[in-house]
Amino acid sequence: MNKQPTGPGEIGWQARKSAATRDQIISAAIRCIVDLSYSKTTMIKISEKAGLSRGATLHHFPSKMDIIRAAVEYLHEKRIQAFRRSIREIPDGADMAHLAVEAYSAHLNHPIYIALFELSVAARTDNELKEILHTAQLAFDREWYETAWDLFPEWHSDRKAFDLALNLSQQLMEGMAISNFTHARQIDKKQLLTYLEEKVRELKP
Amino acid sequence: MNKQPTGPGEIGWQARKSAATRDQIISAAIRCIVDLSYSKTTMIKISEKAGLSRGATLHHFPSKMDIIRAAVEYLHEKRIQAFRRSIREIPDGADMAHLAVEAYSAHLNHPIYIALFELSVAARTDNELKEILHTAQLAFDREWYETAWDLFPEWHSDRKAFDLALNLSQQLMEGMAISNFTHARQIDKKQLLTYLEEKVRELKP
DNA sequence: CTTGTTTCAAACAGTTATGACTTTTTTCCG
DNA sequence: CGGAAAAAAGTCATAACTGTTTGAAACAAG
Repeated sequence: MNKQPTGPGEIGWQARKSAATRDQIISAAIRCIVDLSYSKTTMIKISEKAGLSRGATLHHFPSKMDIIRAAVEYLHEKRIQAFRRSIREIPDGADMAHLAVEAYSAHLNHPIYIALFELSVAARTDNELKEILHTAQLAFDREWYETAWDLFPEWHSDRKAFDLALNLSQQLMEGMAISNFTHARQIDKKQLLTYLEEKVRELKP
Repeated sequence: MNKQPTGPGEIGWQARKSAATRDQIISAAIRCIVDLSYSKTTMIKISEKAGLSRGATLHHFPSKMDIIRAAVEYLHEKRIQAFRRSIREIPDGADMAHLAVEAYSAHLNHPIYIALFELSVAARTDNELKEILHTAQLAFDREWYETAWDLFPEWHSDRKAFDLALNLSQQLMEGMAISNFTHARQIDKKQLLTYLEEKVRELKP
């Protein structure tokens, strides 16, 4: 990779390569989860996608669960980052309801969400995974709620209405995202989202 | 089981026993899917739950997929039956919105729905399973829509509003059911359901 | 009583995953 | 340049699952 000798005082010795392959492994694991499902994600498949041998992968992560653990951390970090970015980009004075709905809608079709959903479903019947997810999930939920609260100061006069609007949006949109593959019948998403935006505006104090 | 000699004209010779063990196997398979997840459902586990040997199970169903196929058929049949029964029980002149919401809510916490959900998620990355589910799912969705249409004649003047109310209810409630295990934060379900009922009443022509 | 069919049990071969262990290659630094 | 240490590759034992095959009961019918 980088053949320059470690400069004086430089922290990074070439464990940067190690960090880089670690990231490769985590990224490969997430792609496996999205493409193959959690249960079909094996060390072999991860190694193949990462372009490494099994031994190399096992050198960085002693067991499969260690990879999953790292992947969950990575996913939640990225998810919060993406959430913050998407709402920071909303211009002042814009149609907040519409843009916020749009933003969360886009998020729900992103691989990050799909991977986390796949893991959440698998966790229903896997206690070890459930425990790994629980901490990160709790942190995300709190972060999500507080970021939204800060973002919409005009709701501060009515916390109940705020909770209702937030929950309504979240639950409905997640239901819609998931129904993509739990239902054969195609629904009119646009109609539903427009209606949702309307109701959110109505709820605003 | 029944040692009486096959009576004259009687259809059922002791293939009734066969049918009974077939049902046992299907039931055991569904319990496995709910308790262990689709991917951890193996012939061995199914046989154990059914109280049979692997050979016996394999005699009735040549392969695992044949069991799954039968289970999917069984689940959709039961689901439609349960749906029809629950709405037939709604008394005339009652608060339809409330009772219908209540009924679908109950359904979403029933093992039948959990099993189908588990299978639907697994089907995302399993083409064989996807194909098995697709037909039955299509039939259920149509049945569901038409039963609802027949049940609420007062909406017949406005099909658009009907679709909106139906989709809103379905997507929101499914989102809520699923968020039980995808979110750590507990939401106020009662508030959301009450709001939903109110909106459904508003939409009624 | 015997013959053939249906139900169930058990043993077997083939495949695939995991994780421990060993060996080779690469990289760093004196 | 040369040795130490980390990274990567390869090997192995073990375990689990699938589906085939073989064998043994139960039972109806000739």
